[in-house]
Amino acid sequence: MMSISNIYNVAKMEKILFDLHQLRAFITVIDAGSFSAAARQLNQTQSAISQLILQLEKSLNCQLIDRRTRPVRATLLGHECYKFSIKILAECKQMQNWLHVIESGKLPLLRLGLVDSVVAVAGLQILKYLQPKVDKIHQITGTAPELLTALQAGKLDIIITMINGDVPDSLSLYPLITEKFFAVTPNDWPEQTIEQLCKHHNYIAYSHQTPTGTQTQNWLKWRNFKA
Amino acid sequence: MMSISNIYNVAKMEKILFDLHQLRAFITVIDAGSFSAAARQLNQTQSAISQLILQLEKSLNCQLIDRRTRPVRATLLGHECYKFSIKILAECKQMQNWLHVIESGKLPLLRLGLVDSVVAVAGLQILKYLQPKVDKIHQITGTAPELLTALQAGKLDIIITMINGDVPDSLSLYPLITEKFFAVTPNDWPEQTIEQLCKHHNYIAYSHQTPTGTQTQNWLKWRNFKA
DNA sequence: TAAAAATACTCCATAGGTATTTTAT
DNA sequence: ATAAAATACCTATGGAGTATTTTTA
Repeated sequence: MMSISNIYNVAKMEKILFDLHQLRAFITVIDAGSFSAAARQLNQTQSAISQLILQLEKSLNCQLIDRRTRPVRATLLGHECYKFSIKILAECKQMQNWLHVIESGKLPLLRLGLVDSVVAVAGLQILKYLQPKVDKIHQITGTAPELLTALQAGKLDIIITMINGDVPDSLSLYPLITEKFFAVTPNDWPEQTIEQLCKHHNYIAYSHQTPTGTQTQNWLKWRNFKA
Repeated sequence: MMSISNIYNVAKMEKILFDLHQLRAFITVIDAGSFSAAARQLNQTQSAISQLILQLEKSLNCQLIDRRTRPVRATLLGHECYKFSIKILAECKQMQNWLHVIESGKLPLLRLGLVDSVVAVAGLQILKYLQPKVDKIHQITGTAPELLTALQAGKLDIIITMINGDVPDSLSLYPLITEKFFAVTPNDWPEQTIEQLCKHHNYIAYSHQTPTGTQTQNWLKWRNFKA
C-alpha cells in the first residue's frame, strides 16, 4: 500500500529559480508597455526593472518580452508566463488576506463543538476567551464521537474534547490540558502495574454527579471499556 | 459564510512581503517536524531556516508554528498558510514546466499517478506513449482515493483513474475510455431494468485473476457496493 | 534625434553562515 | 542531559541605484 508521504519524498522540494518581485515587475511591464513606465509605477529605477526581467528570463531560460517594438510586448512564452504570474500573485494576496482575517479577530463565524463535560467545567471561560476573537459563534454540544464526526464532515470548525490518540491526518490536534495520575495502594498489595490492579480489585468511581466522575466515564466510554 | 474570493482585490500591485524561499522552508519544516530536519533536507543551516520562518511570521504578522512542542507543529494559522503555500509553489512549478514544454516540446518532469488496475492493463502503453513527450517520469501507483489526495496536494501532476463523478473544480477531467455494456437475458425473463435484474438474480462475476474482474471489483468498491 | 533599454560600476542591505545561548523533553 | 530553536555577530552575495552606452521608431 502506498502512503502519501512516499510521494513527497520522491517529489522533493526543488530549488526556486525565480521570485515574486520578478513576477510583479514582469506583469507591470506588460501592463504598462515599457520598462520605464513600470519602474515609475513601482517606485524603482528603469535599471532595476530591466535587471529583474533579465533575471527572470534567465532563470526560466526563455525570452518573455520582445524589446524590438515600442511599446514592448510579451512574446508567446511571455503571454503564458503572464497568465501564470497573475494567478500566482493573486494566490499570494489571497493567503495574506485570509490569514489577516483570521488573526485580526474578524472571523465571521466559528462553529464550535464542546463535549458536555467541558461545557460544565470550562464552557463559560471558553466563550469569554473567544468573544473578542469571533463575530459569531455556533456552539454545539455532544459526545466526543458525535463531535468528531461533525468536524470531519466539515460541519464544525473546531472541537474541544478528550483526545482519541489517533487523530486523522486531515485534522490538527492542540493539547490544552494534560494531567498525570498516581495509583496509591497499601504497602502489602503485591500488584505492580495498572493491569494487575484491574484484574484483582474492584473499580471505585467518582460519583456521576461530579465533573471528575463524568470525565472519567467519558474517557472510559471513549476507550471502549465496559462498566 | 464568507468565501475567500470575496477578499481578493485585483486592483493594485502591492508590495510583496514574503517570498517563495520562505514558503518552501515553512512547508518543509511542517512536513519534517523540526527546523533542523528541514535544514538538512534543504541543504541549509538550522539558523537559516529559523530566520526564514521568523521573517515569514513577521511579514504575515502572525505565528505559524508552535515551537513549544516537539515535533513542532503548525498553528491554526499555520495550517491555513500551509495549504496556500502548497498551492502557490505547485503553481510556480507548473509555470516552469509549461514554459519549458512550449519552448522545448518536452516536459522536464511528469509526476504520474496510476491506479493499480490501469498499470496491469495499460501501464506499458501509457509509458511508451509518454516517452517522446517527457524527459523524466516519476511513476506512482496506488488506490484511486490516495492518488486523488496526492494530486490535490500538488504532489502529482496527473493521475489516470476511474472517475468518481464529482471532481473538484480545481482539477481538470479528461475522459480516456468509456464503454457501453449490455445485459443479455433469456427471452422469458420479465425484468426490464438493471435494478430489477439485481433484485431477482445472483451476481456472476469475472474471476479475480482477469483484468476485467479486477476492474469490476474496483468499481464496486469505489461505489461502496457490498459483495 | 529622442525616447527607451542594456550595460558598467558602485554600494549597502541582507541572506545565510558560525558560534553561542536558551528552551523543551 | 540532550537535542533543538533562538540569538548574536559577521561575511559575502546580489539587489538596486547612478551614469553611460546602445538600440528603436
